[in-house]
Amino acid sequence: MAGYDPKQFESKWYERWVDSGAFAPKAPEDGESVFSMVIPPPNVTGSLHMGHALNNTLQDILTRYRRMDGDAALWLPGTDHAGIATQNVVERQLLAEGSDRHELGREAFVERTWAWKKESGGRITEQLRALGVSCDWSRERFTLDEGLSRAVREVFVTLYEDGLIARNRYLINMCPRCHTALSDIEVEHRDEKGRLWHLDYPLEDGSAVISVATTRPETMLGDTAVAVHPDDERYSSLVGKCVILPVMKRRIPIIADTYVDRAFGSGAVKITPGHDPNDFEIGLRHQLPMISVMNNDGTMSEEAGEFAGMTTAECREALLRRFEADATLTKVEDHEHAVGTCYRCHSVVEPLLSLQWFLEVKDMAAETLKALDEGRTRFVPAHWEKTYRSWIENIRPWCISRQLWWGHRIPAWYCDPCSKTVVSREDPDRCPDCGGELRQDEDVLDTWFSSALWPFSTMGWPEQTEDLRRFYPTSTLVTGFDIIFFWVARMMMMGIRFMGEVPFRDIYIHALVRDEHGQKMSKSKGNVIDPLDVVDRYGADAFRFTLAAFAAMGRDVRLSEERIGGYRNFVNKLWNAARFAEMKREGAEVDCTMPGQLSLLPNRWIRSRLAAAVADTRKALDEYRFNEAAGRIYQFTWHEFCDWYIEIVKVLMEGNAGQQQESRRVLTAVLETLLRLMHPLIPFVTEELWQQLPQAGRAGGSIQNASYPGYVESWRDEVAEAEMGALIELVRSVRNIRSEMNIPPKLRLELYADAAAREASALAANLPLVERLAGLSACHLVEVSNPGAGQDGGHGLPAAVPAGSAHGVGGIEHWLPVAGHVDIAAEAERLRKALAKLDKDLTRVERKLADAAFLDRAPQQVVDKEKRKQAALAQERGKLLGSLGRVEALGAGS
RNA sequence: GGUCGCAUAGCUCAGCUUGGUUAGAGCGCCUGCCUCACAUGCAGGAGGUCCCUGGUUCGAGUCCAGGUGCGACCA
Repeated sequence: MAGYDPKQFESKWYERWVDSGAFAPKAPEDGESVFSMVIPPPNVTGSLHMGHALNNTLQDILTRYRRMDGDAALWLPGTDHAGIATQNVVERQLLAEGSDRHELGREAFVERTWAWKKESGGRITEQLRALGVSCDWSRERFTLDEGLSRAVREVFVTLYEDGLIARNRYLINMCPRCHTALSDIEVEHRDEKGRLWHLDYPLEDGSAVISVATTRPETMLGDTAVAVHPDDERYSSLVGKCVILPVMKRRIPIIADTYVDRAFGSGAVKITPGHDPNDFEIGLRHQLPMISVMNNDGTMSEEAGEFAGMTTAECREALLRRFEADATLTKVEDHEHAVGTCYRCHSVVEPLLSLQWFLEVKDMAAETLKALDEGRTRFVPAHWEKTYRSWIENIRPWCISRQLWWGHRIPAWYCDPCSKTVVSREDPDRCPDCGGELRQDEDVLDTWFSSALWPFSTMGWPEQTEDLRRFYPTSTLVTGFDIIFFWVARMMMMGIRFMGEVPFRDIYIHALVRDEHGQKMSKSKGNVIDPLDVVDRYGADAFRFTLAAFAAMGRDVRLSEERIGGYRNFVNKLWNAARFAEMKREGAEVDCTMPGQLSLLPNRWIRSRLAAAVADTRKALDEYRFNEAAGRIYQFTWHEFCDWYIEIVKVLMEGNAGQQQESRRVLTAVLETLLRLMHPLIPFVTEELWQQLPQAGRAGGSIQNASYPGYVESWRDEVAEAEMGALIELVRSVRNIRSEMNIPPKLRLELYADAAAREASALAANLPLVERLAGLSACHLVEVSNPGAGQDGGHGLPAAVPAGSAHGVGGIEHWLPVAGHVDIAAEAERLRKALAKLDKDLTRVERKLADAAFLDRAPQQVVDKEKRKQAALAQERGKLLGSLGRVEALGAGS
C-alpha cells in the first residue's frame, strides 16, 4: 500500500458508487424507517462556493449516517432556474453579439436560454460530485421541468380560485437594471451617505411656509400631502390647510399622522405615496391620490410634467438648480440613510406603483406558526424560531410577478374586448364570455414561488406518487439562515396548504462560511477560497472533515487553509494506521469481527474506548453536533488508537501466538469499526481502506451499505480503563522525568514502582509493555516501607530504591534511578515545581472543606469528593516532600 | 431605532442547555528525537484576570441584570 494520495481513489469510488445505484433509497418495505431530505437547489447559473460545500457536506453526513443505520434514505438533488440570474447570463451573451432579447423575440430567447441551460447549467451539480455527495441523481429535478411546472400551475390556479392571488396596483420595488419588480425581501438595505435637502412649501393663503426635508428631491413631483404629528403644537393650527406644491403648483393638504417623527428635521414631512413604502401606507390611511412620476426604467414619467423623460438623477439636478434660484431650497445637510438595492445586481431600487400579481400570505403564514407551536416542525438551533416568528408576524403580501421571460409564465389571459381575466390549468383558446381573442400575461412568476413547492413538486405532486407517500414530510432541511424568509418560510406555507403537512420535521440552520478573519468571502475582497481548489490540493475527505469540525452550532465557520492542512494530516494518520494494521495482518487469516472474550488488558481497553467513541459520535450526529462528532472521532483515532494502542500492539505482537492472534484480530476489528464510524464524514478514504480489509469487501460490497456501528454495552470495561489509565499515567510520568532532566532518549533506565498500589497487579501483568513504552531496562515492584507516614516530612525511600532517584507520584508511585545522569539541582527544581502546583490545588480544596456553609449545604457526594481529593493530594504532597528532602540532602552533600 | 448573537491561550474556536474534576482542542511557539505505520511524524513543555460591574448561590467561565466592544438581521 502506497502513501496517502486522495487523487488515487476519490473519483474512482464516486463513479462506482453512482454506477452501483447505492445512492437511491432501498426498496420499500412494511414498517420501514425513512430518512429524507431535499437539497436546497442551487442556482442553475451557480458555481460551487464554500456555502454550498458546507451545506452539502452536512447533508451528506446525515444521509450517509442514516442510510448506514438502516433507514430508507432519500436525498433528492436538483437546481432552480434562477429567473433573473439566468436571464442576465443570456442577455450578456446577446449584448456581446450586438443583439438583445427584444430583437430576438420571446420565443427564441427562451429557446436560447434552454440551450444555455443544457450546455452549461449542470456545472454546479458536477462540482458537487467532487465532494462525494450521495444524493440520488436518478431523481434530479429542475424547477422548470415539466412536472414541476405543472405543480406551479396547479398551485397558482388554486390560490387564484381561493382568492389569495390577485392582480393589484400597488407600491413595489422596481429594479431599474433588471427591469423587474422585486418582492420586499429581495431588496437589501444598505446605509449610504447622502444629503438631506430642506424645501419650503408655501401655504395656500401665503401666510407662511412649511419646511420639509427629503433625501430624494425628485419625488416631490409626486407629493400629495404634507404630514405632521397630531400632537405637534408647532403645526396644530395648520392641519387641514393646504400648501401649494412648488413646480407642479398642485394644492395638497397638511395632514396629521402619528407616523411622523417630530424630532426629525422640521417635524413636517412631504408625502409621496407613489414612491415610498411608508408614504404609501399613509396615503392609504388618508385616501390620498397616488401619483407615479417615474417609469419602470428609472426615467421620469408623463406625470413629471416638464421633467418627463429625464433620468431620476437628471431630474434631481434640474430641480435643485431651480430651487436654489427661487430660494425654495433653504438648507442642505449630509445625511446617512438606508437605500434599497436589488439583491441580484445591487442597483438602487425605485419604489413605485405598478400593476402586479400578489399572493396574500397572512393566513398561510399563521398556519406555519401553528405547526411550530404544536412541535410538528422545529428549528435547530432553536433560537432561529424567534427570527422566523418576528418576520412571519409582520408579513405582507408577496409580489410574485416578474417582468422576465425566463420562468413560469403566469397562467392568466386577458380579453381586451370584454376585460375578462381567465386563469386556468389548461391554456384557453378564446374568451369564455365573449369569444374574443385572449392575450396571455407577459410576466413570469418569482423563482421562489416554484422553489416554495420544492419538497413536494420534486416528488411528483400533484400526482399521488409512492415517493410522496414514503418521503413526505422530509426528515430534515439543512440550509443557511440567509434564506429562512426567502425559502424556508414559503415552503412551510405551501407545504401545509397543499400537502396538509409541514415539509420537514427539523430545520437545521447552519452558519456562513467566512475567511479566517471573520470576513465574508467575496470576489471583491479577494479572500475567496475555491472549494474545488481545496479538494484538488487536500482531498475531499480532509475538506469535509474540516467543514464538519468547524460547523459548531450557531457560529460562523471561519475557514483557513492551515486547518484544512491539519485535517489532511489527520486523514494521512488514519491511512498510515491502516497501513500498519495491514502489515501486522500479513500472512495471517484474520477475522474482522470483535471477539466477545478478550484476555489482554490493552485489547479490553481499546474495545471499551471504541464503544465510548461510538456512543458519543452517534449522540453528536443525532443532535446535529457535527463538530462534536468530528472532534470525538479525531480524539479517538489519533490520541487513543494511534498514540497508544498501535504502539502497544507492537509489543503485544512479540508475545505468544495466542496473544498475537487476539491482538491482530482486535486491531483489525477496531479499525474496521472505526472506518464505518467515520465514513459519513470522510467517505472516500474509509471506502478505500475498508476494501483492503479481509472479508469486508467481498461480493462487491461497499462500506456505505455496511451498518453503522452500534453501541455495545458489553464492550465497556471500567476495570480495564482504570488499569490502562494507571499504566498510561505511569509511562507519561517516566517520559516527563526523562525530558525534564535531559536524559538521553536511548538510555534505558530501571524503574521501581510501589507494589501496593491499586493498579500494581496490572503493572505486574504488563511489565514488558510498560518497559517498552517508557524506555526501561527493567521494572521492579517494591514494598514501600511506611506509606502515608509523612504528612510533614514524607515517607522514606524504600530500601530497594537507589539514592538519587527521581520520584513520581500520582497513580502508581515510582522511582527512576538517574544518579549520574542528572544534576541534583534540576531534580530539586522539578520537584519544587510539582509541589507548588499541588499546593495550589490543595489549598483550594482545604479552603472549601473549612467552609461550614459548604459542608452544610453542598450535596454529600460533592463534599465526599472534595474530601477524597484532599486525602489524595495530601498524600502526594507527603511523597514529594520526602523526595525533595532527600534530593536537597544529596545536593548539600555533593 | 428594534431584535438576535458573540466576547475563554499568540491565532481560530469548543465547553455554558443540566453551576461542583486540575477550563480543553487545532494551529503557532519552545526543547529533544529521522524509534522499522506516518517528519503530513514522535515525545515533552510553556502559555488563561474565561470582557467589565453587580446579583443569585455553600459554590459562577457556566445562571440573572446592567455596562463596554464587535457582528448580523430587520426598520
